[in-house]
Amino acid sequence: MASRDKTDEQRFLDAYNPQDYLSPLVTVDVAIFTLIDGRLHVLLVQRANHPERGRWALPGGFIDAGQDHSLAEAAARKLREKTGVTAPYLEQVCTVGDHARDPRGWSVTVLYMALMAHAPTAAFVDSVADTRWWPLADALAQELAFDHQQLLAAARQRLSGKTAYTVLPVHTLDPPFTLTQLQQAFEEVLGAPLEKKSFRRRILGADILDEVGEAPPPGGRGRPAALFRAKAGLEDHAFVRVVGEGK
Amino acid sequence: MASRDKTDEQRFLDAYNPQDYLSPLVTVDVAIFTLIDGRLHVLLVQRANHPERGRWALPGGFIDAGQDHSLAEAAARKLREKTGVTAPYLEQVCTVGDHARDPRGWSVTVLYMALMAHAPTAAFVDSVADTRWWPLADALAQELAFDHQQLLAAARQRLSGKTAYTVLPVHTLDPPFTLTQLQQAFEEVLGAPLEKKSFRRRILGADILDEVGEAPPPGGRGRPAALFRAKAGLEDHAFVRVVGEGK
DNA sequence: ATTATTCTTGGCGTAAAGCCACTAAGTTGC
DNA sequence: GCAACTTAGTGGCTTTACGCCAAGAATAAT
Repeated sequence: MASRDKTDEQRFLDAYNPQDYLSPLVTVDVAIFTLIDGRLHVLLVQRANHPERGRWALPGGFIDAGQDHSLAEAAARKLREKTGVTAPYLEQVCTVGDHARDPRGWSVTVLYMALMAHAPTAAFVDSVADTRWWPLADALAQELAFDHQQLLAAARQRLSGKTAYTVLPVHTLDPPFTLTQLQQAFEEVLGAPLEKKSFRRRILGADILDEVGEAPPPGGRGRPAALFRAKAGLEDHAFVRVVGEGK
Repeated sequence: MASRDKTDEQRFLDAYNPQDYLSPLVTVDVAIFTLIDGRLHVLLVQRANHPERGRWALPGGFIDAGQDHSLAEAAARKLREKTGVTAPYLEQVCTVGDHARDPRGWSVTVLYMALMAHAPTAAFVDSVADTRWWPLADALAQELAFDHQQLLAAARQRLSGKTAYTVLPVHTLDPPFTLTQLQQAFEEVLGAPLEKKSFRRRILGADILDEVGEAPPPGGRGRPAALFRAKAGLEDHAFVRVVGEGK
């Protein structure tokens, strides 16, 4: 009976042709954030083809069923193709899909958020004319392709939301870094100043950083600062309380 | 120039046929939770067709491009078709997609989580032979269709995770309800007892419930309990601290 | 009435954040 | 060399919100 059912199922699968059914288009889009001179930037690409030709958009594109084994891999591939970097941090944000967001038909996009440290010397991206790091405010202010404005806003919100109870912004820094640098990264992401003492207590008490020496503060003047490096697995750390709720 | 581009784009779209490209299959699955006699249950359906015939699965299915305007609507439709209820609470959990999860080919599913109050008198579902409310532990223990075991686990985790800093479990109760009932719902979802005083302080201090009278406690004996009803928009409320972290 | 049961509140301890000022250790300018 | 400046780090108190236990209040069963 079980084997009978098996051949049944085999017959069914042999006869099944996905192309007989009209499936929505499926894409992956990635909002890649980084800090440049302390300010939050996002990577956008200018579309060279229809539709929405000429508009800036989040890097992304169709799933390549031959090349990609999974959604996360597809996102990592898009990111790698645009930045030459293998995802330092990559997180799925949400999926939007409807009949109107793409003129080509019912389409679904899976949105990812990525964080990386900006490498000022790397020329991979800044040199390409149609791929640019945009200050976040400028990116959000302009009209992007499709519904990418909303996608970008959703990714941004996930970033600040999660920053309130994790250590997400470490991924925007190149190790080793100082606690002041880390705090400034938090403040830029949250858009609000944080208390120095509270911040340090919180981070150091969580035991998620390794101290790796000390160095003169960035800027040269002042007392030398302790240098830190993220411990493995710190993306899993969640504080029981949210930061930055004081007046 | 702009209009020239416009006709260009029109020509492109006219020539575009989605069926020329092989797109992944796209489905929506919903994990619907409720409390029956105080215990967490999930709604499963038994598959009548290949593949995975006979196995229990989360309710869901292909996007109907003609019928569904958006993903959320598709999820709401699946939910309505199975329960006769319009989503009291519906939240997107995550999206999984790869080449191996469905024998029919590269497939993507968008997972939603829903909460509802169980209506003991409603016969809509309990009567149908192949649709059943399963105690959550039993559902998780058995082998479900496709990767639905993992999907169910992900939805369950989202539920308990978010319960720690929101009031999600209110959606499993029929208003009006008592604070004790609400606390019991929390405890069942979290799988751990909570402190009565802390719980009440927290909930009442948040100003998200309206008191709507009082009634004898469920069970008849004892001091009457205040009855409450959820205020509009309470799904947005987030506490600054997680509950249930004491020893 | 007395007891059992359940809801409700008081009061204190504790964890972790907010706040602000002070100390520490360097660099720059005279 | 020494003051002035700059940045890093700490001390110590306040505030917030949860944990814990136990007392009080209102009702039904006996």
